[in-house]
Amino acid sequence: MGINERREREKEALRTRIVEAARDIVSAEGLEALSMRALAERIEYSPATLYLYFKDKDELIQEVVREGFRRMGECMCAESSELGSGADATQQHRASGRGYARFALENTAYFRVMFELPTVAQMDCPTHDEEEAQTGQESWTPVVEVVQRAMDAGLYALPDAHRGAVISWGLVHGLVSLYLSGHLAEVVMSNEEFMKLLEDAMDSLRVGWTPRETRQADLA
Amino acid sequence: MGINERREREKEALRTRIVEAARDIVSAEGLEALSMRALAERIEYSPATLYLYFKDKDELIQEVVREGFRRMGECMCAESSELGSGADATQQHRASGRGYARFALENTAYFRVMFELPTVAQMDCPTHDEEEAQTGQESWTPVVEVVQRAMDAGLYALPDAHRGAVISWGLVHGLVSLYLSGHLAEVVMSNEEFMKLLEDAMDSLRVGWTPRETRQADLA
DNA sequence: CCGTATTGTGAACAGCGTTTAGTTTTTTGG
DNA sequence: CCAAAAAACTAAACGCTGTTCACAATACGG
Repeated sequence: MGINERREREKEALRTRIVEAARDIVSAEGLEALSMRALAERIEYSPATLYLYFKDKDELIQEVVREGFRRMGECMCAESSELGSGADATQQHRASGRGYARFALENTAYFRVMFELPTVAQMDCPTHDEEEAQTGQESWTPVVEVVQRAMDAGLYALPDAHRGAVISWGLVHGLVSLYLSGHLAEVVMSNEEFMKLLEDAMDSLRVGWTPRETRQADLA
Repeated sequence: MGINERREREKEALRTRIVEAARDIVSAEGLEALSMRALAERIEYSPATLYLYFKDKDELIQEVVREGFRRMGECMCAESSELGSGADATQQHRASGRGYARFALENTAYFRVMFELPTVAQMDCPTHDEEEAQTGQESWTPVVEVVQRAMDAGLYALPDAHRGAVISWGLVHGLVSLYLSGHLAEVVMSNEEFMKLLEDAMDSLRVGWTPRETRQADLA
């Protein structure tokens, strides 16, 4: 039954064509410009047709977001691989952060969409648990490994690599978000300045923590 | 002319009543539930009336956001003042972060609105530059001062207090944002766990950085 | 070639932000 | 106190939105 397979492929092709058109609209004009009607017109179909391929506008956006995470992962890998093979863990750690920020600065609207809507809705959808989790892990485990290597080399003294990676993520994500939303406008005005700030921030994590026991010493 | 003053006060009163109603809707049902029509019905006026007090839905939301920042500032102060008078700078630093997070966790929808929409639009509105900047500074300078004191005590070795405060803000804000959007669901499941993570994160900044000169040493 | 799926659509529904023309209420001045 | 002017308020409409549903067109297996 090669015919059915072809039909399935064609259906899939149109589906991804829709997602790509949606991505283009978001990238170029922002999320608020992405209406089902505008999207339908761009792909030269009726608005109702979209609902044969996506049950919702939300489902469509979710697909756009998914592709966004894939591309951000690639961006981080690209930044890391620009380093020579002799780069140590700290440099790779910095590179990951730079890649994250670079993606955000080059795809502002895209980045916003990826993090503005809550992810919770995705949890109860079993289809995602396989592919989505895989995509997530693909970008995530390298970061954990880098932190682990840095810890092994004594550069970071964090409780564990997982936690350290989360903290790094939070730091980079927070600064990027604040910068993109304009809240750092009075502190840092250009992308170059921001990247410098980010570098400083990631360096602040180095050898920054000695486990809980020492905390009581603060009181003295 | 005391009469005109009274009229002005009454007008102002309705204006703030509108903002408070909007805040309630956002807090209870989220931003997407805040429609001009629903808001008008809640205050028992016609939708058109809202446009006598606000030129835009955006302007109205901006007002809600402004109040949000004020309340978050209070929340941070409250958390700090729960400390005894003998608390050192590090403890106050932690308290600020806790206050920030506490506000976010207790006012999820509110917090999202405060940071989701870009602030850039506010810049070219001269009316804000006075009051807004003041509100902003009111919450901001204490943080800078705390970081400064911590640096003086040798607890942080950051280039300057301003930068250190921004970095702290980014760290806390990023972790809170990621947690609220569900991206940390697999790492931290409860608010208590999250607060512990946050504490660890803030501690990672302590004595975490020695100025640029030493950076070359990494390469060796 | 015919009946049946599949794929696509036009038109409609309810709700949205916003504007305009008009009504009701309040203040003012003689 | 009453008419005129001003201020406060609103009903109705416009064009937009996401979404649905009855219907048309096309492609398929028998």
